[in-house]
Amino acid sequence: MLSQKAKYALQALSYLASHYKEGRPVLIQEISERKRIPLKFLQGILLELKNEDILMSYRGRSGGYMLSHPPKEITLARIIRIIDGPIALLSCVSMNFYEACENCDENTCRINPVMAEARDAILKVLEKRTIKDIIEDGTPLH
Amino acid sequence: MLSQKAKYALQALSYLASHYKEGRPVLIQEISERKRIPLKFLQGILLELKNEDILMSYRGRSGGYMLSHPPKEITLARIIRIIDGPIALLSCVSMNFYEACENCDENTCRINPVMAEARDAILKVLEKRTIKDIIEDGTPLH
DNA sequence: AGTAAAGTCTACTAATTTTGTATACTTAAA
DNA sequence: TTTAAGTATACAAAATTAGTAGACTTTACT
Repeated sequence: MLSQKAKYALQALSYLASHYKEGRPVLIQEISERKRIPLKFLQGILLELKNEDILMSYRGRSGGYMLSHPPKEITLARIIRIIDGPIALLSCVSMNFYEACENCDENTCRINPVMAEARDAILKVLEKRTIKDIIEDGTPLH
Repeated sequence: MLSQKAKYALQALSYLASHYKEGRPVLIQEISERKRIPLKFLQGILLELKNEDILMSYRGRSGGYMLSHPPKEITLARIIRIIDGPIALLSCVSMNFYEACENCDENTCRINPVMAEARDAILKVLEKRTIKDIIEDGTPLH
């Protein structure tokens, strides 16, 4: 399961994407109210996404956040990795957060290849689907 | 990611499956040593699997654990659900542990259908793959 | 019958992660 | 120069995960 934080991130991005074409920043406060995400918590999430170049921010009065790339260029896999880390079920089959198992020989382990298969299956979806696919409201899927 | 507990469970089942044909129970202690799983922790895990009819136990001297069904009849999805709960990324798309999101209208939410797609992809693997597929050693895949 | 070796049950505890909050600081438009 | 925005650092509470302790029950073997 995704963490609450990742869920908030997706909800916030869904909202930001729906305002992407307006070309002006959206207040954290506004997102917080509309999506009912605790303000201070959301601040941290958006900052993290900014540091990973998903969002850009404007400081000072009339500041706020915007997507720093078109929605269709940001995959869900990327977001989930930033917020929650590995997508794979075991770190020994993670593409981006690989860690060897202790007490397990990867050459003979039979769990490993099955989990790699599961990872491929889920990545096929999460690397195809983008923020564009989760824009809120009645926007078409593609 | 799966919990450590779920990983232990799969490793223990992998070992138990490799002894399935012998038709006699395997000691918790033996699994604990071979797979380097803390004994007391493993006891709890195996008990849980027994209560869900994955394993059967014999008490008393020369007791131990055995699979209560042929390895090919136990899916990985079933094991993971017993130990870790939902497989889906969000509970609002979980088949077995459904919970509605707060603050989100499922009829208009655009995150939901994408997560359902991801769930279907991973379940396709985890409901097809069984304990037989993870039997340790050089046993053939099918 | 007694003992030793196995699983079972209940109740903890320690560590880690998650989900936040508080407060002071920086920036920039009005 | 004030005010409304994001930024940074440091906490703190709650929940979950990982693991332990110890008494109890069951059963084979002597």
